[in-house]
Amino acid sequence: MQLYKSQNLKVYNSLSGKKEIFEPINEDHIGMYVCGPTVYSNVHLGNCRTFMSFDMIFRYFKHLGYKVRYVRNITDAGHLENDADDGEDKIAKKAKLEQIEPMEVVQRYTVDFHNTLQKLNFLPPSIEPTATGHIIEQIEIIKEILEKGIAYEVNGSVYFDVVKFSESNDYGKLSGRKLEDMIANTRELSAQDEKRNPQDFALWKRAEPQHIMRWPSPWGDGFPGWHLECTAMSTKYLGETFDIHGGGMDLKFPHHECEIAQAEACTGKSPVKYWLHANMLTLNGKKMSKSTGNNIYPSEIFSGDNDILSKAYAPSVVRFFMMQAHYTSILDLSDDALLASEKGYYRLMDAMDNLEKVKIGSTSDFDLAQWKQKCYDAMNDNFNTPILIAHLFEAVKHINLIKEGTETITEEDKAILQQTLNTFAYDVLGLENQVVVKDDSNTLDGVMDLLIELRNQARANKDFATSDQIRDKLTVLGIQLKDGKDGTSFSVN
RNA sequence: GGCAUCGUGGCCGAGUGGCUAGGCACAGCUCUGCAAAAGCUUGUACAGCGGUUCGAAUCCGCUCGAUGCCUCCA
Repeated sequence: MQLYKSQNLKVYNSLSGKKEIFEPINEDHIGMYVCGPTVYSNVHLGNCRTFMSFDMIFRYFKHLGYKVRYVRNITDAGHLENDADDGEDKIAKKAKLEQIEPMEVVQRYTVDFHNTLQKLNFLPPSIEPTATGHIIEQIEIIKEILEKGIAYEVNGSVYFDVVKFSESNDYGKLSGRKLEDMIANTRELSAQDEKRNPQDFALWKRAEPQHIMRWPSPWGDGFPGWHLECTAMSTKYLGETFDIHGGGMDLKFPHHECEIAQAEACTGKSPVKYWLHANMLTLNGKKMSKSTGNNIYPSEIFSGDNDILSKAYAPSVVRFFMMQAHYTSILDLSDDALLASEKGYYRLMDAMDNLEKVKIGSTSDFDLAQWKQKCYDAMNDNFNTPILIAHLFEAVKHINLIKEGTETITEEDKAILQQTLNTFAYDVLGLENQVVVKDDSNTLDGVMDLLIELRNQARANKDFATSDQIRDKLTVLGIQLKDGKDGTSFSVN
């Protein structure tokens, strides 16, 4: 039996503003779409947090036994620089700046994106479609919306008619906006705007002569509007209605609102059952942003090469740090917070290592079944990873007590504990045990065994000068000796 | 200006009507030749002011502060 049949998962649906029992449209299949990155620059850590939240969600769905089709797009057509007439997209702008082909820019940053996610131990999505690979599908959708009379063409551009759409649909239901309010609070617009109403948005934009990313269309050469690709690709791969649509909180309006409008204009149906929004990672209390430069890159975290950092952090430490906060909460990045997470992470990993070596007893001092279910309960409550981690630390405490000989565990329970810890820490949270430098471990272990033996001989002879010298010099080298009841072990930091 | 969200002990961060997560730091103790590691113990925190309630960090109102969206951004 699949696990999901015995677990009662609830998710917070942005559309209803409530936690709802999760029931996929089709029994055991889940269709999940997440708005991916715009590949005109390196992804920063804030981008990674959103994708990591959905990676965790994807992992948990899979663990529960669902068959998941996870689609995460690559936005390589670029979004409009302005909604005004200069109509140059971001990728084209960057390309000209660097005197290279737009697709070269796209390629470079797509590779960077993949490399970064791989370091952070992401699972690849089922499909990773590109916007430029789906121009035809986007044009088809525009035709359909035009036929329905909810869009209009002006000088080779096509705009979605929000006011017309609102006559029969609720534009603003996702972000809690009212069209009247939006109209009342309209900002001053550039005079030459082609739109009938400021709330209208582009489905297709005419390409100016200098615009190098362009495709032919029934309305002339141009490029698709920036909300359309997600509608085209989600519909193509997941159908007109699918289970989960995710993305960053900052995409809620207007991007996701417009996606709903486009899909409803075509099909008359609400495209998504559960809208999930991941919250922002902040730096200095402010949202990370490419345009303002308030950001930090994953490579800087891994190398420690940034003024706010006192040291380098392993990718898994970053992952652990992010998983210690709920995905719907804002999380602020700081060196202190990373330092604290790093310690906790290593403590968890140490305990998981130690569990392998622990002695078997005839009874167990803690209720494994109950503990395991608490872990599931945490995840079932809208993917509450911080609570899950709290439970993981409860297990850490027991492992350490067993190791000390204060508590015991049966062989059967030990297996359950190991399997459960592995499941949640590695499979669901996506952590990796990077604490041990295993590459040279044979040599290192041999050398360390020798040093530990020499030190113990010195201690037996009460030659503490020698024994302390061995220990202290190793400490300086980043190797820590740990004297326990069963002898001395070591860890490399 | 409009619409939202948030403000939790030294720091990070859950919770959201009574049962007061967790991590890190700090202190004491146990262990140790001394340490480290590990364990145990201790912290009665919920921006402020009112209100509802037998009872509020949790609900309501106001004030203050911060942030997000309204314009490309995960």
